[in-house]
Amino acid sequence: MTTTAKICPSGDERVKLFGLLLETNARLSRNLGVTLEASCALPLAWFEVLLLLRQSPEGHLKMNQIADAIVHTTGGTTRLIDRLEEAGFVSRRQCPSDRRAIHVGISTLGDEKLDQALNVHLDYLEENLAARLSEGERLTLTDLLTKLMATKTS
Amino acid sequence: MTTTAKICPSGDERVKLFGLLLETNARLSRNLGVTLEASCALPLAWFEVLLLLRQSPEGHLKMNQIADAIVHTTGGTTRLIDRLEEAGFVSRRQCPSDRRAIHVGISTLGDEKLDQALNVHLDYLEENLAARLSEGERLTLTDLLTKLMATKTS
DNA sequence: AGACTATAGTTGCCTACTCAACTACTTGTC
DNA sequence: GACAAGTAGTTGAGTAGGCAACTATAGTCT
Repeated sequence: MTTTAKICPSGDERVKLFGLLLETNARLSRNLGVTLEASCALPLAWFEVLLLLRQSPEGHLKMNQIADAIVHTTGGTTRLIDRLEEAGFVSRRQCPSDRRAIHVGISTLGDEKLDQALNVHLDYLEENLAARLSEGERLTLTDLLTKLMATKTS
Repeated sequence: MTTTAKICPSGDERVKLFGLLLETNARLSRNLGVTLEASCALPLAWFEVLLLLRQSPEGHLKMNQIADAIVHTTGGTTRLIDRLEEAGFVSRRQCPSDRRAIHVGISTLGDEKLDQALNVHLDYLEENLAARLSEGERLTLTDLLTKLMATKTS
């Protein structure tokens, strides 16, 4: 009762898991993106950058750190930061110790925007994450994803 | 020793989990995309569609089903299928019961390409998924993600 | 010091997407 | 059976991001 050999791999448990991972993420980001856009006029990518900057211990990051964290190329990141800077949410400053590098810091305006967006985001998470996964499950998920990311080669 | 109030939400466990989810996925897709592109000259989006078509019970799907599954707009999907069709991997046919609808089916060429890509994908999964997560962990992860996607509102 | 390699960031060109407006068909209502 | 409302897919215009080539600075080796 085997369907032809080539059918098998597409039904593989790991293939399915991977597909699920892709889909989950696509839906979550799309949804959050739409929500943020609608309520704060803030593109998801902007939100990611602002959040990242706030979380950074020194309050600023270099272009390549941002690029890596949001998984964009440095070229794409340059343009993204251009737009954020033009909107007044971040600012570029020369890095004192390396003249090639640039420090991107969040501005007061960006800070306010982020607060606003975080409120929306928290509501969103409450509705879409906390409502579906218990705290234990969330911890497990965090753990599993962390393992998946190990070595960042993934 | 609280830093100002506004710092808190950005450190929220759920915010972090969400960020991790975004990042994990971005890295995984980017990596697989590069791998597939390099070894099969097959863009990730094309792979997704081909896989989807093979997994579909009737061997074909309507445009809007594809759009939904890969989380694109119907506009974007039209163009994506245009390219796949031009490459000879899929074909459009009139749906007999609804003259607005179109059935997209995989071609022989597409089938072969998919086999080739699946080999690469399986190696990739072996290296990046199976090596990091035990079977039990993979099952748990599948379970959690499924819960997250429940109702598809997520 | 001088030369070679590596790294940080920007830019031009291109592709793939979104959004909104459109056409064509279907379904429901009277 | 005709008209309104909804649904499937396509198209034009706009945008964000990738790639590869470039500039400028840093580090390394002799």
